[in-house]
Amino acid sequence: MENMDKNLNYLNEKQIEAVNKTEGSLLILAGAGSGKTRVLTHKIYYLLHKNLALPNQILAVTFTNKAANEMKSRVSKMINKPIEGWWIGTFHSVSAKILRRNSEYVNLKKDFVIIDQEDQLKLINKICEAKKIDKNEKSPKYFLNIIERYKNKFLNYSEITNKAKNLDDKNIALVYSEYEKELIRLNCCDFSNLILHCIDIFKKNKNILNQYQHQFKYILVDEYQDTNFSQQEWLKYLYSGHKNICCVGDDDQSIYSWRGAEIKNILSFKKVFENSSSINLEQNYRSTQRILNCASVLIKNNQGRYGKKLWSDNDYGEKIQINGYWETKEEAKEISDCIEKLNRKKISLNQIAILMRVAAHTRSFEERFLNIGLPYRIIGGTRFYDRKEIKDVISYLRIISNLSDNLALERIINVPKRGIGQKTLNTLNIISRKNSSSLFEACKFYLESNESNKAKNEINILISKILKWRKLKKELNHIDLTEMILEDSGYMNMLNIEKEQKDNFQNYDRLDNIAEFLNGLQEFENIDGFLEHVSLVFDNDKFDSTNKINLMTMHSAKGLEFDYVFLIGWEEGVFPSKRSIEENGKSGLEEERRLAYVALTRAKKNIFISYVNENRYSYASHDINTPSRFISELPKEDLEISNTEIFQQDNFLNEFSQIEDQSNEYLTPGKKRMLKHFTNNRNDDFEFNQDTENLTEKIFREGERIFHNKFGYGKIVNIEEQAALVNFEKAGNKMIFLKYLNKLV
DNA sequence: TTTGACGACATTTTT
DNA sequence: TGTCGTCAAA
Repeated sequence: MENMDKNLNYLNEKQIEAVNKTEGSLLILAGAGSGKTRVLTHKIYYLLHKNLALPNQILAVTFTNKAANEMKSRVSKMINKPIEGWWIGTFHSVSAKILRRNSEYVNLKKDFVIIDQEDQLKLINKICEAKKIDKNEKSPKYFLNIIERYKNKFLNYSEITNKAKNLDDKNIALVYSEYEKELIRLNCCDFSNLILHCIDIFKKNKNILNQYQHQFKYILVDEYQDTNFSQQEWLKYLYSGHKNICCVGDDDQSIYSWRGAEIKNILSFKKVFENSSSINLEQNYRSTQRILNCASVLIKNNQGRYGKKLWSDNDYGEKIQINGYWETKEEAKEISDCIEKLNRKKISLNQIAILMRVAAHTRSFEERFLNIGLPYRIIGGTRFYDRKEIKDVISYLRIISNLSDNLALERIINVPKRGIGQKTLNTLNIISRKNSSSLFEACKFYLESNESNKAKNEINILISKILKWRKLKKELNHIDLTEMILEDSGYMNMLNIEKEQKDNFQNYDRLDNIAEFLNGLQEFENIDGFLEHVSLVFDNDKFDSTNKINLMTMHSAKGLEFDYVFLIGWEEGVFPSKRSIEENGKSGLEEERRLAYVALTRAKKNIFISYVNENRYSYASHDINTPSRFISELPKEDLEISNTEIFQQDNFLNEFSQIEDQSNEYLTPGKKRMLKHFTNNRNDDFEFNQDTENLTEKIFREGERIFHNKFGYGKIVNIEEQAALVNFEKAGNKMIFLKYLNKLV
């Protein structure tokens, strides 16, 4: 008890109240940086400490694995024990766990595969083809979006089918129902169905429902504002046993409505869960008062808020900096300079983050950081498991563990190229549909047919190989098996040839990725465990505590905090995103504003906001970007605007036209570069080394130390006519064209 | 029938 | 930057 009290000392009054109230329904409205994770972890600790529950009687759901892991590690520290067999995870991973144990009630086998969006689209694409629905009029993506929307709202296809009146609705209902049937037939499950199937099981089988209701004495939910209607339904079933639930949320941080999140869930909390009360956490421990003030002033422009008032005891802090740049290269350069300055002041790179609206915008920063050798990490972004070569390997593993996995087979049937093209694939699909069998079975039927051609022979070889690997699965360990599949299928060979042919950067890291993949396999006992992990877990950021700058989207920054935060790309159209406003009007804009609120409140000490004149999306466009309206919504007295002439839009436009007719001799370096960018289309890198710029030819010597934009520093081993063999410090030996090498000053 | 090359094209956010 | 469709060659 002493220990507990000591722990509670670190909490404020409201937080203690929130921790102590364990029975009934509690909604905690927790503003940014008000210590909600702290409350949740203390609550778990409190429940255990007071012997109110055993570890497996607490269900804690979050939205990201990051949040779940954070919670686990904090609790584990408090109780001084590792966490095993606990029910702390994302909605999806907890659902998957329940579903694996009871899949037969929804006609899935135990080893069902969880598919991602790419597979979903492929499936819908095939359905459109089979049902002769014109894909040019309405794309598969369109259908998927609508289907997802229905699923998030807990509407199944039979309800849709009955209501469908016009042709469009009927098509949607048809695709939806075919899609669901196909998933079952292929023994697959998409993300939403993890939730929906669970509810289905609860409905169909009272025993199972009772068992879970009995087990989960206390339910804790993080980021409640991000739940959708189906997830709330899921919670209701599990809650109805002991009726103890505690949800933490912040309506101002709801940024996932495009994924079906309903802020309404917060508003209806009192109606849905009995005996409820609510607590507001409004003291912010994270940011300076100035940052809080900016964030509050900004978010006030939204209507329909609960209207919390965040306050803080922290210092008032430095002014927020607003910087305008001419092009993304300049932005990256200036920011990296600024980061180096901070770094010289002994600020750890881990405490610095660059947040962007669009994941792809990391590019200019990556280039720059590689250039000057600043270490960085990308959180989120293109996930490792989303890479083409990784998905290929996974598909090989999927088909051998589940022969009815058509999507996996279709992916690899002609990778590497075996001469089994579109035409043959169509024939196979027709056979499969006619016999209502899997694609794999269809291949066998095809082999029995009278046709004789090259494709048939190749299919024969592939089929027997798959069967062979399947047998070996029992004998070999999973890593050896994967290695042998990669060799035997010719996949490795394909990558090697590719590498030799295109000896440039395009495919330089495919092989590395495969190696990393094999390495990652070691953490798992078998392939099935690994496949589960791959589909559910989103972890680019392993225990990487080394000192690096953090790059990520504003969305993935939620829940994180940094001393210094750079917010880039604050341009109208980029942020707030043009599409978001076009598609959802005012509510779209308000969600963008909430995103800005989230971004601002990530910072502890200071914020640097920047915007760029150059159009980020196209290289040739002369479009002029204007600074984001969100900048003008911030309180002027808290800002330090470095480039006022650009900031005032009238001047901004005038200056630009002067540049275009090239009559102005007052050119700043930034403008010069921009002009150059427009007038000369050589994509040589003119930025790195001004001295070599005028030389028609760069002269290199063997043994010379050089720099390459992608691979970094290296030494020239051997020079040929136009290219050189370079030994890079990080990337090893590469053949590089001389024109891509940069001399060091 | 398959494959590679070429040009046009559009580019949010994620479990 | 990378993907998609089209076209001609193998």
